[in-house]
Amino acid sequence: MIDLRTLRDHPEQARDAQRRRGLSPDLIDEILAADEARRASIVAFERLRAEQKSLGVQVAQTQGEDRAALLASTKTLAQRVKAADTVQGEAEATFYESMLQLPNLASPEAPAGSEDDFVVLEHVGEPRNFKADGFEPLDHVELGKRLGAFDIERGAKVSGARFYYLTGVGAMLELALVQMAMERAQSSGFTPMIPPALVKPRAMEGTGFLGQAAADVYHLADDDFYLVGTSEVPLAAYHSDEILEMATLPRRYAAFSPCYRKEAGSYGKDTRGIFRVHWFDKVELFTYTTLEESYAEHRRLLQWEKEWLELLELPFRVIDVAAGDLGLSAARKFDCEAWIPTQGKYRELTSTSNCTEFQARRLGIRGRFETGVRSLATLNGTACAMTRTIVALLENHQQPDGSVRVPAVLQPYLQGRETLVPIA
RNA sequence: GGAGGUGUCGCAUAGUGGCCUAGUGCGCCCGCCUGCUAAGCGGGUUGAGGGUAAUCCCCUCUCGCGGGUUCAAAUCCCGCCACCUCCGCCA
Repeated sequence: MIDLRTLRDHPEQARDAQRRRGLSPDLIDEILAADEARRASIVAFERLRAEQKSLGVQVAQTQGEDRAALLASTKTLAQRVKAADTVQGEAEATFYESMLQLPNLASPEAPAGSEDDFVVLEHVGEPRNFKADGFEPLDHVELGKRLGAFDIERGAKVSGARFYYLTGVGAMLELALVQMAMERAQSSGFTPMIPPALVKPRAMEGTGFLGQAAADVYHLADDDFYLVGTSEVPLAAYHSDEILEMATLPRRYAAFSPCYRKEAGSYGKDTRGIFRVHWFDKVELFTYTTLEESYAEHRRLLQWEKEWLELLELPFRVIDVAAGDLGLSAARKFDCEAWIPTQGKYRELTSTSNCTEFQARRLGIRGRFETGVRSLATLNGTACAMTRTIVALLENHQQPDGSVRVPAVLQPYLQGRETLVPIA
């Protein structure tokens, strides 16, 4: 949710932000009208309620016939109060509903346009030249098969398309990545967390995943639980309806959790292997801070992610995601895309968003400062998404004999192994 | 899943239909007093929203949440949620 004051005072700015996302600016005017109606209904209700209260005091202090007369007049007043209350409730609901539809104001610095209008900020590392190395790279599916790292056929048998088992060295590789990411996050000041992956509607709504992204979300209708697509959800909701003391900011968390995504609308895309799946595990970084600090924090999260990919010795590029591809809650987003040799493309491995005050407003996350209580800002960033990282590691570090080199930093987490070798 | 109990201001408690604009104690903040500290004295201390451009002022809402009864609800009724105790089940 964005700041109402900003919306009232600078509607043109909000309309522009909508256009930059490729959305209609009409919603802004709809919201402003709903806000007018809401405030009028509040004034009407409060006036009647004050009248009712003072009459009530008189009733309590009066006896006999006078009291009976007062009761009669106050009775009709009660009906008017009730009617005004209903009107107000409806006006608030209409207003809130329209507010919920409005995405965060895209940062003026975010490139305008849709998915393809991103701006490449930099390249780190060079895509490997397999010709020079004298062999054709195998894709991760073939490599995984030879290493016994995962089992896609049985994943499909048991759970369906886009499911898999990590097996043997694949399972160990995930645990190694989790352990390494968590340790690194902790030493960078993030508190390790293992949050619930099933959440109530409030958490999902508050983080902005029930808007345009709702089609991608698994819902347990019997119990009204949602399966989270990222631990950003339980981490953001962690401090919902809380007021955090200024001295305790920023608060940084790193969570390991499974992620569930329907991947609706991606039929036929990335169907091979474990690149795009309905479930994967991820370590996610999350920060609560002030709006003023959020911009610097966003850069810090990006820096953390870049260093992570460098430690894994993966070539990648950093993109500044276009306004139309930000999702509901982000004002700005940077993705790190690793080079995938057999696809000949850079593909998203990490993503970091500054949600400014958008999620915090919806979830009632505030801070107490000298100047009073106000909304905080929330940011999130991928520390390590397991399946995609495994894909990138296998493909980039493969050797002619089908073995895979383990980056030095990861070796201590894999019993010191320097290479992963094909099973017999 | 079943039975019972509890839910009031940061904490502890009072309040069982209207003088509740929720009292008191502790803690905390400001001031006074005071060699220093403590004590003592005085004042303040939930959050949201509206009137307003406003940190002043006024008003409304807020006693776990949502409904209902009533002229009037912290208080009575219903539903839900959380926590505690016990039973069942389970990793």
